[in-house]
Amino acid sequence: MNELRVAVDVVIFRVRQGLLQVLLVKRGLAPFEGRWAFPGGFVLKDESLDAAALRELREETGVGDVYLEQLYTFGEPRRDPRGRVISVSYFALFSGGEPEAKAGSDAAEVEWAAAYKPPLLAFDHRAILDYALQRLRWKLEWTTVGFKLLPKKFTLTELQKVYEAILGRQLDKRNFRRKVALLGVVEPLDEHRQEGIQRPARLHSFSARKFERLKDRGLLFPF
Amino acid sequence: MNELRVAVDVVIFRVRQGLLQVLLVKRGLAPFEGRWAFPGGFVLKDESLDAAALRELREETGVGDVYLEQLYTFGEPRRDPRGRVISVSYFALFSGGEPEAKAGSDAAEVEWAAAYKPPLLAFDHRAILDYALQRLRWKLEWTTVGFKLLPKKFTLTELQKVYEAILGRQLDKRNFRRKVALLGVVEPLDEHRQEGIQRPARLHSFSARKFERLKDRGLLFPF
DNA sequence: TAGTATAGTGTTTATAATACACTTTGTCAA
DNA sequence: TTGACAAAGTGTATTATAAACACTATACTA
Repeated sequence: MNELRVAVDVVIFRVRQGLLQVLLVKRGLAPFEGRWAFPGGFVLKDESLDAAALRELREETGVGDVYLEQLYTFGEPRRDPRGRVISVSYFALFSGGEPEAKAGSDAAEVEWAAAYKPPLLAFDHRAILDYALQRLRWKLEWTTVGFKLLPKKFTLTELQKVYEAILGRQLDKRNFRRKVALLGVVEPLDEHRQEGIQRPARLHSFSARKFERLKDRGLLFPF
Repeated sequence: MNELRVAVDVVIFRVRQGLLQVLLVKRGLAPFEGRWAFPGGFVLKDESLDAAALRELREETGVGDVYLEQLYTFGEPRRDPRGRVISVSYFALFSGGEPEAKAGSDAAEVEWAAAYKPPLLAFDHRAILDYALQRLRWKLEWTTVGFKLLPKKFTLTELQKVYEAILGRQLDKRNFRRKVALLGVVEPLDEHRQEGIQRPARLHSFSARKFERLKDRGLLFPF
């Protein structure tokens, strides 16, 4: 066994019922047995960091097909009681497509927890969560990652709820819709969806075509 | 020797004569002997990543007292021909204070190169440089890191030259000064400095006091 | 066919960004 | 001493973007 090991930890978010959630796994082994932690594990010898993150996410939770990007590398000498472990953390977004996350191969307990009110976490995972939340808020306002938290077809109200859940404040419906339209990255479809007893909402899809131009001049999504 | 090692590499920038420069070290050993690379080296057993970055910077270049932040972790299995080496890269800014960077303890050749026209680099260091440049441009526009590239006392023209060197375009003097003043983070001093034969320029200093308020609402430095 | 609950839509005002040119001032040389 | 030099320093008008704000439309249900 090496004296210095490298692990990956994945912070994956979704929005459900207007609430921002994060996926946690209950630890079955010491240290921190019984506490919640992010899905993760050691990097294999011939595996890239991205591949390791994706593999761990699949193995422990059954979640695939997500947006994934590297977050930060946590390397304090005593962050893991078992010895020197450097953790490359990842940031992921679950599109809310149908396949629900569930216990993976090692049958650990898996749960979507309220990201802004998480339970007590193992290791330095609370610091990792805070950093991921910061990154999420930032990316939401300045890029189009918001769409990664929705299925291919969505209503504008659903999109607005994603923004509100993450930013933690209400947005004005008219201003929101005007800016989305101005950005030119959503296309209205000829389909509608009925949620309650009231008027059905038009479905939309994301189209990055026009966005390419915009990326040059900085980025944008100023809500 | 472990099969998996962790290194740090530091990309440190400065601005001289209106030119953005990056610090490079000429490799004295294989692999990539004779090529230029960033200062860096392996992380010690009981050392945090930040500490390792700072130590390597000092050892190889004599540069201390810099702004330092983690950039990205590069971990492709074959990025280093010697075996599996994961590199945690760092991003640093040199304030242009007087102590010139020079060869450090191991007497390697050290040089400030044009950041936008670097020589051929070792390993995947060109990719790291591109990423660091992106981060630098972004931070310059949205935070106050620009001031980290200047000594405590500076003229507004010097500050503007820092922005122009990094953004790669000319800025309007009046608009630039208005925005700096509006941000409220520079204080005019009762000192002047003469550069050529013409009217001397007033010196200014950076004051983060008022900036604290601003950080809440996002950040800002929109030039 | 009246009630319900969300969908959907414009205008006005305030703030921020951009474009643009002349006067000031300390030195140096004639 | 004074005129040339070269960068320092300063203001306004226009355009674009952001924010505040309230009513009508519609599909279903009872």
